[in-house]
Amino acid sequence: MSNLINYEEALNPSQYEAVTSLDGPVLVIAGAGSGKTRTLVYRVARLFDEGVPPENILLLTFTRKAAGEMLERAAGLADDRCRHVSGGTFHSLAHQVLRSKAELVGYDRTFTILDRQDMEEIIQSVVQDAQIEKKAIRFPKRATLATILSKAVNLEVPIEALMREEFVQFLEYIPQIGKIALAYREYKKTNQLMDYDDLLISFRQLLSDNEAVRAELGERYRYIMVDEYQDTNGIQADIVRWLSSSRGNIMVVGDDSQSIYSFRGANYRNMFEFPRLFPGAKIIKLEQNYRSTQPILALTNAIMDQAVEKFTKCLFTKRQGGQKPQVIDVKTDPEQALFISGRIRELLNQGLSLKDMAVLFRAAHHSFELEMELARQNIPFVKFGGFKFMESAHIKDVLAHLRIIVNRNDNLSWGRVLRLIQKIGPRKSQAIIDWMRKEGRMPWQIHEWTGAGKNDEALKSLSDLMKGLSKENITPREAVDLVNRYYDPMLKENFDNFPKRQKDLEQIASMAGRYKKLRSFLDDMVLEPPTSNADVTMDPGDNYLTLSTVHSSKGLEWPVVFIIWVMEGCFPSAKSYSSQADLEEERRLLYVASTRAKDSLTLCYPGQEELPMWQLAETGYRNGLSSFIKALPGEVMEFASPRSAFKRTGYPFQVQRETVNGRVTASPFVFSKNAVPRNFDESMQGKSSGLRPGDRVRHPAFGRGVVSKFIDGTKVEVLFKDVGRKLLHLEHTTLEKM
DNA sequence: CATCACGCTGTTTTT
DNA sequence: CAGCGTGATG
Repeated sequence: MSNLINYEEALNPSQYEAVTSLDGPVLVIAGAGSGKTRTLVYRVARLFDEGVPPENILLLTFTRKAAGEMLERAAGLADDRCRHVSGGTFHSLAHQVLRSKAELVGYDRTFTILDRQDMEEIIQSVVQDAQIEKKAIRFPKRATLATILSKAVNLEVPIEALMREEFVQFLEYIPQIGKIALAYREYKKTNQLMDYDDLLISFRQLLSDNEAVRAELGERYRYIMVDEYQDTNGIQADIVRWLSSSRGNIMVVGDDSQSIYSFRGANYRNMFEFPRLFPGAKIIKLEQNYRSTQPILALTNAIMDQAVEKFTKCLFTKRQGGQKPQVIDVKTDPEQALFISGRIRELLNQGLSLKDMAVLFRAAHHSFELEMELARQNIPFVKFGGFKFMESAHIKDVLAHLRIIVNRNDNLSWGRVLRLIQKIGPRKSQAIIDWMRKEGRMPWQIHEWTGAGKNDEALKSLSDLMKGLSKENITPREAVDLVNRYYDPMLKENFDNFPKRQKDLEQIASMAGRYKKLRSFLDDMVLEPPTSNADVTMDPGDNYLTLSTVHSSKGLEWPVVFIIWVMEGCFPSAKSYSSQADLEEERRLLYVASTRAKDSLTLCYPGQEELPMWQLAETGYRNGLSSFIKALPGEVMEFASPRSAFKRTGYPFQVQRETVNGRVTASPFVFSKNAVPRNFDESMQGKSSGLRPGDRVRHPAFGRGVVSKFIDGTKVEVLFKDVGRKLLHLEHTTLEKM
């Protein structure tokens, strides 16, 4: 085999050491932009060069996208066969193994995987069935219950201990929640269901209880690499230990400064436990940064300098020069949207491309106002994070029909499917499900049910659908098409914006076309769903701006990065940020966001918009950058107000609004084909702003105004006194009725 | 029994 | 605003 790669030339000394340390345990502490991915890619290539068959290499990554991209690069570097390296997330590996060995942990191989929504639905039904005494009104919502149960599992602590730590407001319900947890576990067991946590727990149990399985996997995965190790939790760390127990060739790579998943039990201390658990581990630090200019690194280093608990070092770079990062105190959301979109236009005029820019933020809704402004200005963008395509109602509806075929006892899906039918609600659907189970009927016999208020025609056509779907050798594509045809009338009945949703369903059909087996299609839709609308609607050549939550931005980089930073000072209750640990995580989050930037970094601080108006009124306007931004030394960044920033660039935002749109007449709901901001169709559908012409309103940026025209339930035109012109606006989050 | 209007509450990130 | 519970209506 020809060895064409000159490793020493391609890598710096630390990287080279990591790439060539093939045997035994290795811990790589890799700062942001230090060529971590490059190192892993070259290590795969190196192993390959040394004659290790790709199937014997396992690459565990934290996000599903990362693995594929890495293997792609390794293939380009060494050999196409690198694509055969086993790679994926902990969950996907667990799933893959359990599909063939589930009976060893007391499950059937046909188990169904639950996503978060499914989990919450089951919890809700459990709460109802168990006649839990809710006493006061403040019983936790199903989402909170799910969080409590899941976190207790992931942190491996009893529910009571977790609640004393983090959910003090619900302490009085400890007995009830314990009961719910038990019933939930019971329900999953009897219905052959596994949630995300069960996948990990069962996989670990399989490994710990089963010498033969351990041996088999140990033989199969002789070299194991784990990326983003700082984001693993205790269970995942155990899995790593068991997997590598026979050969001991394990490399973990991580950066404690980038640990931002504590909410799901991640513990960056895992990294520093590693040498203890794997005696003789070699420790390698990658500190040279190849991504950002020195002024940007000065900022990121300064952020981490403040951290109370830190283990890694200072990043350095040879990329001198470049501008200082800017901190813009934008005061309000609308002002911020105008500032960022204006800056983007300016950069476009300078010859940059939209692909070179990204806007990052902590929570999906922090970009809403910006998304509307981008849509008005016809700037195409794609958003990563937040809203999940797969979780929209119409998609779950269609998939539910298919899940029944794969698992006839999937009561959750049965319920969803039946409730779609007119005159069938919770009670009747449950009655039908009970009857089916008791009588042992097949899905296509559903029309034989004879209960009160029976809808003959609807049940017959459902039964026909089930008959069609049960056909031997039906392809996933055919199955989706069949369901789509059946579902179409309901889609039109239930959703005003059905044309868009029809397109979504066509996308689902074409995605199904890439699978041979219905079950693997459905599993992937839960475990590896598309990350954003880009994955389903964009052409690879399209040029668009990236919007992303910080969490979804890991491992990516852009020449120009804007950060929307809504700070803890904005929360009046601020319970969540009261603890040192939470503040530390916020710091690491800002660090991750900042280190995505290569050349230009702009931090925007929208002061007050985080608060609903009624809360603003109670608490008053809270301005000021959060404590840890304030504490950064002045020499690492430049402060500016949006007004002065615009003045310097000759782009005052008032004029822009006038010249670009004159009177803003474009509806915020008319989006370019690529830009489909999340939730607008969902949240606006059938709702009304309640505003009528003549109503007085207040807008945070534009002051007081009067509604001049009613457009529809969600859109009104407003005449603002101070601004002196009309503006189209919507929703109570920005318009306060006076 | 299904559906609808109304009122209340309120952190967020993902496999 | 959304999601949820409640009480009224069909």
